[in-house]
Amino acid sequence: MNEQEMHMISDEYLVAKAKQGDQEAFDILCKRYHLLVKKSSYSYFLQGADRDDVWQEGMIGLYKAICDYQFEKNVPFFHFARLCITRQVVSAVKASTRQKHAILNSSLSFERKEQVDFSDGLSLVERFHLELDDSPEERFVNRENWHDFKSFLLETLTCLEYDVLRYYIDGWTYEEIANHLSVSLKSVDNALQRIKRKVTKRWLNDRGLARQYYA
DNA sequence: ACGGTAGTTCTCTAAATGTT
DNA sequence: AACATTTAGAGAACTACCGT
Repeated sequence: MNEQEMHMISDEYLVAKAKQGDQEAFDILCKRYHLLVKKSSYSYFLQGADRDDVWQEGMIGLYKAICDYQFEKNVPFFHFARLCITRQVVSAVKASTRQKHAILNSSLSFERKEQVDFSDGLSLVERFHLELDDSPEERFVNRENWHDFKSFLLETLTCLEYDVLRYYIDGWTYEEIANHLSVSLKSVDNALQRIKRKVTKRWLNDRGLARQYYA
């Protein structure tokens, strides 16, 4: 499919195809909504976390929007996606402020100029946009990261773990997940601990730290 | 504001079971 | 046998709520 053909296809049509498992439609939507995700996610900053971590939250929001979009409600997909992306990023920032997640603490908005003291008066977000400004290479790398991570989850997690993760990300409690999946609360607990271990291992591997960490 | 309490979540560990 | 997956217990950490 060439660039021109791609632009002529409606979001709603692509969502329908993506829901049916069409990878190309999914890729096109990712490409089309990349900027929106970037705008939404880069408005926030999680200290101690990569810039990509927040961006990834935004992409999770987009993924949820594709999965949950209901055609019969006649709401344009764009509006629904924007809502899902923003909600996902805000939830992540809120979660990061919990003392329990100390490593991700101290989130602050990039928009507020008074939180930093730059002589040129630019806010953090404006500064970031200047620094990042959407190079094609960066777009490509980010998209690859997202697909890599999604593949990693599908390949590495068991069915139970994958289901638990999906509901956990949606904000369900252990008890709700356990009831919904007809497993014990402890099974949900254990599944989440395994998921965290696997994701941590992957994270360390990606950064070449696994050997030191597990030594 | 502070301390107590209950419920939830996290961490570590050991053991049982299934698969290769 | 080795490894992966799952289950379970115990205790710590955290959050929200309530009474003082």
